[in-house]
Amino acid sequence: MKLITDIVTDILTKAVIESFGDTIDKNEIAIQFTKDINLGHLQTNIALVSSKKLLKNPREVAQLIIDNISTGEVIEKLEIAGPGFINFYLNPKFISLYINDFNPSSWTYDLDIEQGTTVIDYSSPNIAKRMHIAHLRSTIIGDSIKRVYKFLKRKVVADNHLGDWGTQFGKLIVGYKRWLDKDAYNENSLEELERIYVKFEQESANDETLLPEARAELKKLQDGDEQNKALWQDFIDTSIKEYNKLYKRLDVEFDTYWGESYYFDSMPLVIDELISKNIAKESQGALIVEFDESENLHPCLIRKSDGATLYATSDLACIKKKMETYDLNKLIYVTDDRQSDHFKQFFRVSEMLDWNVNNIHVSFGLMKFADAHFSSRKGNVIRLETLLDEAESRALKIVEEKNPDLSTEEKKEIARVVGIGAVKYSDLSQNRSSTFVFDWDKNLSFEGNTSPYLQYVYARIQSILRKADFDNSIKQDLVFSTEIENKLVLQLTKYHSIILKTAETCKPNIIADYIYELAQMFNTFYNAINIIKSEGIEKHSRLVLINKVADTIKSGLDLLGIEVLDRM
RNA sequence: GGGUCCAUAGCUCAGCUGGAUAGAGCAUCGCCCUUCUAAGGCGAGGGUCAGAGGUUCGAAUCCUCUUGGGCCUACCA
Repeated sequence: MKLITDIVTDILTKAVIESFGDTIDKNEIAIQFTKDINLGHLQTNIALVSSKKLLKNPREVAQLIIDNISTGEVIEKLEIAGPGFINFYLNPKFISLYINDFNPSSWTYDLDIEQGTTVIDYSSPNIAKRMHIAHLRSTIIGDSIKRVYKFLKRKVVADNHLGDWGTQFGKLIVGYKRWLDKDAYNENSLEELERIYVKFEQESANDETLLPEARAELKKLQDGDEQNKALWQDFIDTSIKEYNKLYKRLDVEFDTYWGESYYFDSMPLVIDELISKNIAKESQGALIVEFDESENLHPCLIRKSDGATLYATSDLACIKKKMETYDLNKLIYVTDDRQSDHFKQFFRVSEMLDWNVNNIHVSFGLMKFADAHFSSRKGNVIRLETLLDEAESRALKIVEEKNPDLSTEEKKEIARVVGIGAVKYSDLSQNRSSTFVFDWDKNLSFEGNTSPYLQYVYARIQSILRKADFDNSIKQDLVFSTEIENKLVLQLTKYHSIILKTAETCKPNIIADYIYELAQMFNTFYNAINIIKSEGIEKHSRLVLINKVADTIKSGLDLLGIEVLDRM
């Protein structure tokens, strides 16, 4: 099976070679979908790009290429347009066959076979803190990338790189020993741990002895002190238990929960390697790696002057461990963009060590309120659980308005799917590099460009298919006569290219944009033409078409981690 | 100071590896449920793509500078 763009590119390439031999670089030959169906299905600008080299005007070049393309099975007609674009109109017969065979949810192309394993590191909350809405981005962007990779049949491992080895443990242990309320801890351990952490931050502002004390407790922990280690393990166990409740609601799953501590044993090995390869050196008592001035990077701190290790050390150890564990090709880290420099630093160090791995930082803009940043220290955070509860309860209210006759059970299920979907979609539909301004009404909206809109289209189509007694197994030629149907068809043919592009860029909003456009087109179609009242081949074609539209919406939403409903 | 990301409609944002007339949602105004689910559709108004240069047949997109923001700036992660 081949992508439509590849089929047409092959035809074009052959014609270009016949016309101009190897004067034109094959890599320059590209096909793209047109913006407007009145300009054909696909277009190329090859004549414009190469006219200078050929010393001919672009329209003349286009004509020479067209002369070597025979119309028929695939191409119905060709046109030269504007300054020298070549527009391709696909043969309706070819489209009919293509749509009949089109299965959005399966990837049957033998291109893009990435060798080796990709590990995606995402979510990665800090132990002993409840997750708040800022954790949402990493969690669902990472999950979506994982789904896209799986779709493309790549080997992928989802890793939750828990923050279980930072300075917060020094602070927590101090807080635990000084201020812990045992009853509160038994009742709601994470909430109590959060309380003593916040208390530590407040107290240490006035008490200068607290911070050194926390550092000392951390050191004791890192040196294997029994009591501190037991406390630490307890913090981790309770935390993971709580996180898993939220992951389940979000339908997010991990293959491994390798926190920073998992790499503890590898860290000295990394340090040895850095020293023996003369990459790291001592500076002011610490061990650092310096970079060339042109890199515009600060030195990477490997070991502190007190001997303790740092973030970069554990991240390097993490790469090492993963190279040992997997046939590793790529590591994807999904974190906010404040950490960009840190990633550049240890990626560079990994290169200096000649480690053969493709490190990618998938960064995203911070989530904030219109007028303030979130900060657990300030205490102005919205907990993830609160957000999900609110989403479901708002959705339930609307289901009760729109569909009072459904059973309580079904209404609850619809509210769950719609509510969680709305939360995820409002995030994933935005380009991840933008700062995300959180607003209750905007993020929990159920109208316009939202997941409920898409789910609604899906449910509408299911309703039509039920009423029309659509039989999916009947195969006959399809005929699409109206412009809107042809737009829908063209949109469907783009789907698998869109997924490939999403994988290349790690930008789930590309899929979101695409399905939204598809859904909009369907609604236009739906309002203009009564499908059930159509007849004969026209009716069958339309039912096949909307069935494929529904499957595509379902598949696309699935890649965003969003469910669909047969009724809502 | 250095680095980095950003600036698109009243608001929130797509579009950015250069392509034809810059899009959507919200908000505002008008219309469409005796018709397959109105969480919908159709239409209207709304733009110096921050500004100035440059590259190009072609620039919101690439380069340079300016202005205004966010973030980072070795012993946190």
